Amino acid sequence: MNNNPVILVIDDESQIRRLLEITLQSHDYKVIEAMNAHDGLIMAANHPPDMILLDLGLPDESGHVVLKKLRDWYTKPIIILSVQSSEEDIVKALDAGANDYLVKPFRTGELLARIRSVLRSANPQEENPVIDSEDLHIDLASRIVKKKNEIIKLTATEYTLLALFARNEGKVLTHQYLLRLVWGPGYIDQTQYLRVFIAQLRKKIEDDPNHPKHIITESGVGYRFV
Amino acid sequence: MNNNPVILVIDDESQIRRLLEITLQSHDYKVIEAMNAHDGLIMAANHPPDMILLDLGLPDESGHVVLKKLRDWYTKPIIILSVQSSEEDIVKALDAGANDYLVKPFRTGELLARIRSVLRSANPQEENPVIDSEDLHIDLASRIVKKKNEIIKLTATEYTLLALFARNEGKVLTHQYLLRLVWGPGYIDQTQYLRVFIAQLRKKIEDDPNHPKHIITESGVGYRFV
DNA sequence: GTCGTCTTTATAAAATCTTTATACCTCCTG
DNA sequence: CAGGAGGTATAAAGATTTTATAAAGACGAC
Repeated sequence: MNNNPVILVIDDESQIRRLLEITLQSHDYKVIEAMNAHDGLIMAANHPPDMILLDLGLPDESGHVVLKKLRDWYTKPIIILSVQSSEEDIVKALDAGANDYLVKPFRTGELLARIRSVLRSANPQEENPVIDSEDLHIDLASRIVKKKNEIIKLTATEYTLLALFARNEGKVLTHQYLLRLVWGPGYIDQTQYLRVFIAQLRKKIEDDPNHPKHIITESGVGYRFV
Repeated sequence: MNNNPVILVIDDESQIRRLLEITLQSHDYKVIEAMNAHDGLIMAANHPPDMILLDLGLPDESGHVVLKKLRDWYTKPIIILSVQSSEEDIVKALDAGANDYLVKPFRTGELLARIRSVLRSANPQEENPVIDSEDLHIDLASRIVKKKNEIIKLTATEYTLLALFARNEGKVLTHQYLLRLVWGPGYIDQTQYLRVFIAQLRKKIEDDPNHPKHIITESGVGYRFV
Protein backbone atom coordinates (compact mmCIF):
# COMPACT_ATOMS: atom_id res chain seq x y z
CA MET A 1 0.00 0.00 0.00
CA ASN A 2 3.00 2.26 -0.25
CA ASN A 3 1.69 2.95 -3.68
CA ASN A 4 -1.81 3.74 -4.76
CA PRO A 5 -4.65 2.10 -2.85
CA VAL A 6 -6.22 -0.89 -4.59
CA ILE A 7 -10.04 -0.88 -4.77
CA LEU A 8 -12.11 -3.95 -5.65
CA VAL A 9 -15.37 -3.15 -7.41
CA ILE A 10 -18.04 -5.89 -7.23
CA ASP A 11 -20.95 -4.92 -9.49
CA ASP A 12 -22.79 -6.64 -12.29
CA GLU A 13 -23.71 -3.55 -14.30
CA SER A 14 -20.97 -2.99 -16.84
CA GLN A 15 -21.73 0.72 -17.20
CA ILE A 16 -21.30 1.26 -13.48
CA ARG A 17 -18.07 -0.71 -13.52
CA ARG A 18 -16.75 1.38 -16.41
CA LEU A 19 -17.77 4.63 -14.73
CA LEU A 20 -16.13 3.61 -11.49
CA GLU A 21 -13.02 2.38 -13.25
CA ILE A 22 -12.54 5.67 -15.09
CA THR A 23 -13.36 7.82 -12.08
CA LEU A 24 -11.21 5.90 -9.63
CA GLN A 25 -8.25 5.47 -11.94
CA SER A 26 -8.22 9.17 -12.72
CA HIS A 27 -7.89 9.75 -8.98
CA ASP A 28 -4.87 7.47 -8.72
CA TYR A 29 -6.57 4.37 -7.37
CA LYS A 30 -5.78 0.96 -8.75
CA VAL A 31 -9.02 -0.78 -9.70
CA ILE A 32 -9.79 -4.49 -9.90
CA GLU A 33 -13.25 -5.72 -10.83
CA ALA A 34 -15.66 -8.58 -10.37
CA MET A 35 -19.09 -8.89 -11.96
CA ASN A 36 -20.67 -11.31 -9.53
CA ALA A 37 -20.54 -12.51 -5.94
CA HIS A 38 -18.55 -15.64 -6.62
CA ASP A 39 -15.76 -13.88 -8.52
CA GLY A 40 -15.76 -11.04 -6.03
CA LEU A 41 -15.13 -13.29 -3.06
CA ILE A 42 -12.35 -15.14 -4.84
CA MET A 43 -10.74 -11.95 -5.99
CA ALA A 44 -10.90 -10.40 -2.55
CA ALA A 45 -9.24 -13.51 -1.11
CA ASN A 46 -6.58 -13.75 -3.79
CA HIS A 47 -5.66 -10.11 -4.02
CA PRO A 48 -6.82 -8.45 -0.82
CA PRO A 49 -7.58 -4.88 -1.83
CA ASP A 50 -7.32 -1.83 0.39
CA MET A 51 -11.08 -1.42 0.23
CA ILE A 52 -14.15 -2.84 -1.52
CA LEU A 53 -17.06 -1.19 -3.33
CA LEU A 54 -19.90 -3.69 -3.18
CA ASP A 55 -23.17 -3.63 -5.07
CA LEU A 56 -26.02 -5.24 -3.17
CA GLY A 57 -27.90 -6.40 -6.30
CA LEU A 58 -25.72 -9.19 -7.60
CA PRO A 59 -27.07 -11.88 -9.93
CA ASP A 60 -25.81 -14.99 -8.18
CA GLU A 61 -26.05 -14.14 -4.49
CA SER A 62 -27.47 -11.41 -2.25
CA GLY A 63 -25.02 -8.63 -1.49
CA HIS A 64 -25.92 -8.96 2.18
CA VAL A 65 -24.62 -12.51 2.14
CA VAL A 66 -21.44 -11.46 0.33
CA LEU A 67 -20.92 -8.74 2.92
CA LYS A 68 -21.23 -11.26 5.77
CA LYS A 69 -18.82 -13.67 4.11
CA LEU A 70 -16.32 -10.91 3.51
CA ARG A 71 -16.53 -9.67 7.06
CA ASP A 72 -15.60 -13.11 8.35
CA TRP A 73 -12.03 -12.25 7.56
CA TYR A 74 -11.81 -8.95 5.69
CA THR A 75 -11.23 -6.02 8.06
CA LYS A 76 -10.60 -3.14 5.68
CA PRO A 77 -13.31 -0.71 4.57
CA ILE A 78 -16.34 -1.84 2.55
CA ILE A 79 -18.66 0.73 0.99
CA ILE A 80 -22.06 -0.45 -0.26
CA LEU A 81 -23.50 0.85 -3.53
CA SER A 82 -27.15 -0.01 -4.00
CA VAL A 83 -30.35 1.06 -5.67
CA GLN A 84 -32.14 0.03 -2.48
CA SER A 85 -32.75 3.13 -0.39
CA SER A 86 -34.93 1.66 2.32
CA GLU A 87 -33.86 2.23 5.89
CA GLU A 88 -34.05 -1.50 6.50
CA ASP A 89 -31.45 -2.27 3.83
CA ILE A 90 -29.13 0.49 4.99
CA VAL A 91 -29.30 -0.50 8.66
CA LYS A 92 -28.86 -4.16 7.82
CA ALA A 93 -25.79 -3.50 5.69
CA LEU A 94 -24.18 -1.13 8.16
CA ASP A 95 -24.78 -3.54 11.04
CA ALA A 96 -23.32 -6.35 8.98
CA GLY A 97 -20.06 -4.44 8.89
CA ALA A 98 -20.30 -2.02 5.99
CA ASN A 99 -18.48 1.23 6.57
CA ASP A 100 -20.73 3.32 4.40
CA TYR A 101 -23.78 3.02 2.15
CA LEU A 102 -24.48 5.04 -0.97
CA VAL A 103 -27.74 4.92 -2.86
CA LYS A 104 -27.52 4.68 -6.63
CA PRO A 105 -27.38 6.83 -8.57
CA PHE A 106 -24.63 8.44 -6.55
CA ARG A 107 -22.60 11.57 -7.07
CA THR A 108 -19.04 10.67 -7.97
CA GLY A 109 -17.54 13.55 -6.00
CA GLU A 110 -19.33 12.37 -2.89
CA LEU A 111 -18.28 8.78 -3.49
CA LEU A 112 -14.66 9.86 -3.82
CA ALA A 113 -14.88 11.89 -0.63
CA ARG A 114 -16.41 8.96 1.25
CA ILE A 115 -13.68 6.68 -0.09
CA ARG A 116 -11.06 9.12 1.15
CA SER A 117 -12.84 9.28 4.49
CA VAL A 118 -12.96 5.52 5.12
CA LEU A 119 -9.41 5.02 3.89
CA ARG A 120 -8.23 7.80 6.14
CA SER A 121 -9.84 6.34 9.25
CA ALA A 122 -8.68 2.86 8.24
CA ASN A 123 -5.01 3.80 8.48
CA PRO A 124 -4.70 6.36 11.22
CA GLN A 125 -1.50 7.70 9.75
CA GLU A 126 0.48 9.66 12.28
CA GLU A 127 2.17 11.30 9.35
CA ASN A 128 4.22 13.50 11.59
CA PRO A 129 6.84 15.20 9.52
CA VAL A 130 9.81 13.86 11.40
CA ILE A 131 13.44 14.21 10.48
CA ASP A 132 15.74 11.56 11.86
CA SER A 133 19.35 12.21 11.09
CA GLU A 134 21.54 9.85 13.09
CA ASP A 135 21.74 11.65 16.41
CA LEU A 136 19.29 14.41 15.51
CA HIS A 137 15.50 14.14 15.73
CA ILE A 138 13.16 16.93 14.62
CA ASP A 139 9.41 16.61 15.13
CA LEU A 140 7.80 19.47 13.25
CA ALA A 141 4.28 18.76 14.49
CA SER A 142 5.19 18.74 18.16
CA ARG A 143 7.92 21.34 17.74
CA ILE A 144 10.43 19.13 19.50
CA VAL A 145 14.11 18.80 18.70
CA LYS A 146 16.19 16.06 20.28
CA LYS A 147 19.88 15.34 20.13
CA LYS A 148 20.76 11.83 21.24
CA ASN A 149 17.29 11.57 22.84
CA GLU A 150 17.85 14.69 24.89
CA ILE A 151 15.38 17.49 24.30
CA ILE A 152 17.16 20.62 23.15
CA LYS A 153 15.80 23.99 24.11
CA LEU A 154 15.64 26.29 21.11
CA THR A 155 14.43 29.87 20.98
CA ALA A 156 11.65 30.80 18.59
CA THR A 157 14.04 32.14 15.96
CA GLU A 158 16.45 29.25 16.27
CA TYR A 159 13.62 26.79 15.80
CA THR A 160 12.15 28.63 12.82
CA LEU A 161 15.56 28.53 11.18
CA LEU A 162 16.16 24.86 11.94
CA ALA A 163 12.67 23.90 10.77
CA LEU A 164 13.36 25.63 7.47
CA PHE A 165 16.54 23.64 7.08
CA ALA A 166 14.82 20.41 8.02
CA ARG A 167 12.12 20.95 5.44
CA ASN A 168 14.75 21.55 2.76
CA GLU A 169 17.23 18.84 3.59
CA GLY A 170 20.17 18.73 1.23
CA LYS A 171 19.25 21.92 -0.58
CA VAL A 172 21.40 25.01 -0.42
CA LEU A 173 19.41 27.84 1.11
CA THR A 174 20.72 31.28 0.24
CA HIS A 175 21.27 34.03 2.80
CA GLN A 176 18.55 36.08 1.15
CA TYR A 177 16.05 33.24 1.28
CA LEU A 178 16.68 32.44 4.92
CA LEU A 179 16.59 36.07 6.02
CA ARG A 180 13.40 36.71 4.12
CA LEU A 181 11.56 33.72 5.56
CA VAL A 182 12.78 33.99 9.14
CA TRP A 183 13.09 37.72 9.75
CA GLY A 184 11.04 39.19 6.90
CA PRO A 185 11.59 40.89 3.56
CA GLY A 186 13.12 43.99 5.17
CA TYR A 187 16.10 42.09 6.56
CA ILE A 188 17.60 40.46 3.49
CA ASP A 189 20.92 42.29 3.92
CA GLN A 190 21.33 41.55 7.64
CA THR A 191 23.64 38.64 6.94
CA GLN A 192 25.21 39.05 10.37
CA TYR A 193 21.94 37.99 12.08
CA LEU A 194 22.21 34.76 10.20
CA ARG A 195 25.81 34.15 11.24
CA VAL A 196 24.97 34.74 14.88
CA PHE A 197 22.05 32.32 14.84
CA ILE A 198 23.82 29.69 12.78
CA ALA A 199 26.59 29.77 15.37
CA GLN A 200 24.06 29.36 18.19
CA LEU A 201 22.32 26.51 16.40
CA ARG A 202 25.60 24.74 15.77
CA LYS A 203 26.55 25.09 19.42
CA LYS A 204 23.31 23.33 20.28
CA ILE A 205 22.97 20.60 17.67
CA GLU A 206 26.49 19.83 16.49
CA ASP A 207 28.82 17.49 18.32
CA ASP A 208 31.76 19.64 17.30
CA PRO A 209 30.62 23.13 16.27
CA ASN A 210 34.01 23.74 14.69
CA HIS A 211 33.46 20.88 12.26
CA PRO A 212 29.72 20.93 11.66
CA LYS A 213 28.09 17.79 10.23
CA HIS A 214 24.57 19.13 9.85
CA ILE A 215 24.69 22.80 8.95
CA ILE A 216 27.24 23.16 6.17
CA THR A 217 28.53 26.55 5.07
CA GLU A 218 28.37 27.24 1.35
CA SER A 219 30.67 30.22 1.23
CA GLY A 220 29.30 33.19 -0.63
CA VAL A 221 25.95 31.51 -1.13
CA GLY A 222 24.28 30.27 2.02
CA TYR A 223 23.94 27.10 4.08
CA ARG A 224 22.97 23.51 3.51
CA PHE A 225 21.43 21.06 6.00
CA VAL A 226 22.18 17.35 5.86
CA MET B 1 -16.83 4.62 35.05
CA ASN B 2 -19.74 3.32 33.03
CA ASN B 3 -18.78 2.11 29.61
CA ASN B 4 -21.67 3.52 27.64
CA PRO B 5 -20.33 5.70 24.86
CA VAL B 6 -20.64 9.43 25.44
CA ILE B 7 -21.96 11.42 22.48
CA LEU B 8 -21.68 15.18 22.24
CA VAL B 9 -24.49 16.81 20.26
CA ILE B 10 -23.73 20.27 18.88
CA ASP B 11 -26.92 21.72 17.38
CA ASP B 12 -28.82 24.96 17.86
CA GLU B 13 -32.31 23.58 17.16
CA SER B 14 -33.79 22.53 20.48
CA GLN B 15 -36.25 20.11 18.85
CA ILE B 16 -33.41 18.25 17.18
CA ARG B 17 -31.43 18.16 20.40
CA ARG B 18 -34.45 16.81 22.23
CA LEU B 19 -35.11 14.18 19.56
CA LEU B 20 -31.50 13.08 19.59
CA GLU B 21 -31.33 13.04 23.36
CA ILE B 22 -34.35 10.76 23.65
CA THR B 23 -33.31 8.50 20.80
CA LEU B 24 -29.71 8.14 21.88
CA GLN B 25 -30.43 7.72 25.57
CA SER B 26 -32.95 5.00 24.85
CA HIS B 27 -30.14 3.18 23.05
CA ASP B 28 -27.83 3.42 26.05
CA TYR B 29 -25.71 6.31 24.95
CA LYS B 30 -24.80 9.07 27.34
CA VAL B 31 -25.64 12.41 25.77
CA ILE B 32 -24.10 15.81 26.41
CA GLU B 33 -25.24 18.84 24.47
CA ALA B 34 -24.10 22.23 23.25
CA MET B 35 -26.23 24.72 21.36
CA ASN B 36 -23.47 26.69 19.65
CA ALA B 37 -19.95 26.39 18.31
CA HIS B 38 -18.25 28.06 21.25
CA ASP B 39 -19.83 25.86 23.91
CA GLY B 40 -19.34 22.80 21.75
CA LEU B 41 -15.59 23.32 21.44
CA ILE B 42 -15.18 23.98 25.16
CA MET B 43 -17.28 20.95 26.02
CA ALA B 44 -15.38 18.69 23.65
CA ALA B 45 -12.07 19.86 25.12
CA ASN B 46 -13.31 19.62 28.68
CA HIS B 47 -14.97 16.26 28.59
CA PRO B 48 -13.88 14.50 25.41
CA PRO B 49 -16.80 12.40 24.20
CA ASP B 50 -16.53 9.11 22.30
CA MET B 51 -18.02 10.78 19.26
CA ILE B 52 -19.58 14.04 18.15
CA LEU B 53 -22.77 14.79 16.22
CA LEU B 54 -22.22 18.19 14.65
CA ASP B 55 -24.77 20.42 12.97
CA LEU B 56 -23.28 22.58 10.23
CA GLY B 57 -25.73 25.45 10.69
CA LEU B 58 -24.66 26.95 13.99
CA PRO B 59 -25.52 30.52 14.97
CA ASP B 60 -22.10 31.77 16.05
CA GLU B 61 -19.70 30.02 13.69
CA SER B 62 -19.74 27.88 10.58
CA GLY B 63 -19.85 24.18 11.28
CA HIS B 64 -17.04 23.71 8.77
CA VAL B 65 -14.83 25.91 10.94
CA VAL B 66 -15.84 24.02 14.07
CA LEU B 67 -15.01 20.76 12.35
CA LYS B 68 -11.53 22.02 11.44
CA LYS B 69 -10.89 23.23 14.96
CA LEU B 70 -12.00 19.94 16.44
CA ARG B 71 -9.83 17.95 14.08
CA ASP B 72 -6.77 19.86 15.29
CA TRP B 73 -6.74 17.47 18.21
CA TYR B 74 -9.91 15.37 18.32
CA THR B 75 -9.37 11.98 16.68
CA LYS B 76 -12.60 10.14 17.45
CA PRO B 77 -15.58 9.98 15.08
CA ILE B 78 -17.51 13.06 14.02
CA ILE B 79 -20.78 12.70 12.13
CA ILE B 80 -22.21 15.76 10.41
CA LEU B 81 -25.94 16.50 10.47
CA SER B 82 -26.99 19.19 8.06
CA VAL B 83 -29.86 20.50 6.02
CA GLN B 84 -27.33 21.20 3.28
CA SER B 85 -27.44 18.38 0.77
CA SER B 86 -25.16 19.83 -1.90
CA GLU B 87 -22.27 17.69 -3.00
CA GLU B 88 -19.91 20.56 -2.31
CA ASP B 89 -20.89 20.70 1.37
CA ILE B 90 -20.65 16.95 1.78
CA VAL B 91 -17.25 16.65 0.12
CA LYS B 92 -15.91 19.63 2.05
CA ALA B 93 -17.01 18.19 5.37
CA LEU B 94 -15.75 14.69 4.67
CA ASP B 95 -12.39 15.99 3.50
CA ALA B 96 -12.13 18.15 6.59
CA GLY B 97 -12.21 14.99 8.66
CA ALA B 98 -15.88 14.12 9.15
CA ASN B 99 -16.53 10.38 9.29
CA ASP B 100 -20.05 10.56 7.92
CA TYR B 101 -22.61 13.08 6.71
CA LEU B 102 -26.39 12.82 7.09
CA VAL B 103 -28.82 15.19 5.47
CA LYS B 104 -31.65 16.48 7.66
CA PRO B 105 -34.27 15.28 8.07
CA PHE B 106 -32.64 11.96 8.75
CA ARG B 107 -34.07 8.57 9.63
CA THR B 108 -33.25 7.77 13.22
CA GLY B 109 -32.69 4.10 12.50
CA GLU B 110 -30.13 4.96 9.87
CA LEU B 111 -28.45 7.47 12.16
CA LEU B 112 -28.17 4.86 14.88
CA ALA B 113 -26.73 2.34 12.45
CA ARG B 114 -24.19 4.86 11.20
CA ILE B 115 -23.25 5.72 14.77
CA ARG B 116 -22.71 2.02 15.48
CA SER B 117 -20.65 1.77 12.32
CA VAL B 118 -18.27 4.63 13.07
CA LEU B 119 -17.93 3.62 16.72
CA ARG B 120 -17.15 0.07 15.64
CA SER B 121 -14.41 1.13 13.24
CA ALA B 122 -13.15 3.77 15.65
CA ASN B 123 -9.59 3.51 16.77
CA PRO B 124 -8.86 0.29 18.57
CA GLN B 125 -6.11 2.20 20.28
CA GLU B 126 -7.55 3.01 23.68
CA GLU B 127 -6.58 6.54 24.42
CA ASN B 128 -5.37 6.30 27.95
CA PRO B 129 -7.39 8.77 29.95
CA VAL B 130 -4.89 8.67 32.77
CA ILE B 131 -1.58 10.48 32.98
CA ASP B 132 0.90 9.22 35.52
CA SER B 133 4.00 11.32 35.74
CA GLU B 134 6.01 10.41 38.82
CA ASP B 135 4.28 12.55 41.41
CA LEU B 136 1.43 13.72 39.21
CA HIS B 137 -1.73 11.80 38.39
CA ILE B 138 -4.41 13.10 36.03
CA ASP B 139 -7.60 11.14 35.40
CA LEU B 140 -9.37 12.81 32.51
CA ALA B 141 -12.43 10.58 32.76
CA SER B 142 -13.25 11.31 36.36
CA ARG B 143 -11.74 14.81 36.34
CA ILE B 144 -9.43 14.12 39.25
CA VAL B 145 -5.92 15.47 39.65
CA LYS B 146 -3.61 14.17 42.34
CA LYS B 147 -0.14 15.22 43.41
CA LYS B 148 1.66 12.64 45.53
CA ASN B 149 -1.71 10.94 46.13
CA GLU B 150 -3.23 14.15 47.45
CA ILE B 151 -6.25 15.40 45.53
CA ILE B 152 -5.65 18.88 44.19
CA LYS B 153 -8.47 21.36 43.97
CA LEU B 154 -8.53 23.09 40.61
CA THR B 155 -10.91 25.73 39.30
CA ALA B 156 -12.78 25.08 36.06
CA THR B 157 -10.38 27.12 33.97
CA GLU B 158 -7.32 25.63 35.59
CA TYR B 159 -8.60 22.13 34.93
CA THR B 160 -9.51 22.86 31.32
CA LEU B 161 -6.01 24.12 30.76
CA LEU B 162 -4.32 21.22 32.51
CA ALA B 163 -6.51 18.67 30.69
CA LEU B 164 -5.47 20.20 27.38
CA PHE B 165 -1.83 19.86 28.37
CA ALA B 166 -2.30 16.30 29.54
CA ARG B 167 -3.91 15.32 26.27
CA ASN B 168 -1.00 16.77 24.32
CA GLU B 169 1.90 15.58 26.38
CA GLY B 170 5.23 16.59 24.93
CA LYS B 171 3.78 18.83 22.27
CA VAL B 172 4.33 22.53 22.30
CA LEU B 173 0.97 24.25 22.53
CA THR B 174 0.99 27.82 21.27
CA HIS B 175 -0.52 30.71 23.16
CA GLN B 176 -3.08 31.13 20.42
CA TYR B 177 -4.11 27.51 20.53
CA LEU B 178 -4.51 27.44 24.29
CA LEU B 179 -6.39 30.73 24.43
CA ARG B 180 -8.69 29.68 21.63
CA LEU B 181 -9.63 26.37 23.20
CA VAL B 182 -9.88 27.52 26.80
CA TRP B 183 -11.26 31.05 26.55
CA GLY B 184 -12.60 31.17 23.00
CA PRO B 185 -11.66 32.61 19.62
CA GLY B 186 -12.07 36.20 20.79
CA TYR B 187 -9.30 35.97 23.35
CA ILE B 188 -6.32 34.89 21.28
CA ASP B 189 -4.35 38.02 22.14
CA GLN B 190 -5.00 37.92 25.88
CA THR B 191 -1.67 36.29 26.57
CA GLN B 192 -1.66 37.66 30.09
CA TYR B 193 -4.63 35.45 31.08
CA LEU B 194 -2.50 32.50 30.18
CA ARG B 195 0.45 33.69 32.22
CA VAL B 196 -1.71 34.19 35.28
CA PHE B 197 -3.24 30.74 35.05
CA ILE B 198 0.02 29.02 34.23
CA ALA B 199 1.45 30.58 37.37
CA GLN B 200 -1.52 29.35 39.41
CA LEU B 201 -1.26 25.85 37.96
CA ARG B 202 2.44 25.73 38.66
CA LYS B 203 1.86 26.78 42.25
CA LYS B 204 -0.49 23.83 42.59
CA ILE B 205 1.22 21.02 40.68
CA GLU B 206 4.92 21.83 40.69
CA ASP B 207 7.22 20.99 43.56
CA ASP B 208 9.23 24.11 42.90
CA PRO B 209 7.23 26.61 40.84
CA ASN B 210 10.44 28.54 40.13
CA HIS B 211 11.92 25.54 38.35
CA PRO B 212 8.92 23.82 36.79
CA LYS B 213 9.30 20.20 35.73
CA HIS B 214 5.90 19.74 34.13
CA ILE B 215 4.82 22.96 32.47
CA ILE B 216 7.77 24.16 30.44
CA THR B 217 7.88 27.65 28.97
CA GLU B 218 8.71 27.93 25.30
CA SER B 219 9.46 31.60 25.14
CA GLY B 220 7.77 33.45 22.34
CA VAL B 221 5.74 30.41 21.37
CA GLY B 222 3.79 28.73 24.14
CA TYR B 223 4.10 25.97 26.71
CA ARG B 224 4.89 22.28 26.77
CA PHE B 225 3.73 19.65 29.26
CA VAL B 226 5.91 16.71 30.20
C1' DG C 1 -23.51 40.27 51.66
C1' DT C 2 -19.89 36.58 51.28
C1' DC C 3 -17.15 33.53 48.94
C1' DG C 4 -14.60 31.75 45.28
C1' DT C 5 -13.16 32.69 40.88
C1' DC C 6 -11.91 35.39 36.93
C1' DT C 7 -10.10 39.71 35.01
C1' DT C 8 -7.08 43.52 35.05
C1' DT C 9 -3.10 46.19 36.39
C1' DA C 10 1.57 46.84 37.82
C1' DT C 11 6.27 45.67 38.17
C1' DA C 12 10.36 42.83 38.65
C1' DA C 13 12.87 39.19 36.53
C1' DA C 14 14.26 36.39 32.80
C1' DA C 15 15.01 35.29 28.20
C1' DT C 16 15.84 36.61 23.71
C1' DC C 17 17.26 39.54 19.96
C1' DT C 18 20.21 43.06 18.10
C1' DT C 19 24.45 45.24 17.69
C1' DT C 20 29.31 45.76 18.11
C1' DA C 21 33.86 44.12 18.21
C1' DT C 22 37.32 41.09 17.01
C1' DA C 23 39.44 37.02 15.26
C1' DC C 24 39.34 33.77 11.77
C1' DC C 25 39.80 31.29 7.37
C1' DT C 26 40.63 30.91 2.32
C1' DC C 27 41.88 32.43 -1.85
C1' DC C 28 44.34 35.64 -4.72
C1' DT C 29 48.13 38.74 -5.94
C1' DG C 30 52.61 40.65 -6.03
C1' DC D 1 55.84 33.74 1.21
C1' DA D 2 53.53 38.09 3.05
C1' DG D 3 49.69 40.77 2.89
C1' DG D 4 45.09 42.04 1.75
C1' DA D 5 40.16 41.33 0.47
C1' DG D 6 35.96 39.14 1.10
C1' DG D 7 33.45 36.38 3.52
C1' DT D 8 32.75 33.80 8.01
C1' DA D 9 32.62 32.56 13.25
C1' DT D 10 32.06 33.73 17.98
C1' DA D 11 31.76 36.23 22.30
C1' DA D 12 29.83 39.61 24.75
C1' DA D 13 27.50 44.15 25.45
C1' DG D 14 23.18 46.57 25.27
C1' DA D 15 18.35 46.91 24.13
C1' DT D 16 14.07 44.90 23.71
C1' DT D 17 10.62 41.61 24.30
C1' DT D 18 8.54 38.18 26.89
C1' DT D 19 7.39 36.04 31.19
C1' DA D 20 6.29 35.44 36.30
C1' DT D 21 3.97 36.93 40.20
C1' DA D 22 1.43 39.53 43.44
C1' DA D 23 -2.36 42.01 44.33
C1' DA D 24 -6.40 44.82 43.56
C1' DG D 25 -10.87 45.12 41.42
C1' DA D 26 -14.97 42.93 39.15
C1' DC D 27 -18.19 39.44 38.69
C1' DG D 28 -21.48 35.82 39.58
C1' DA D 29 -23.47 32.06 42.44
C1' DC D 30 -25.58 31.19 46.54
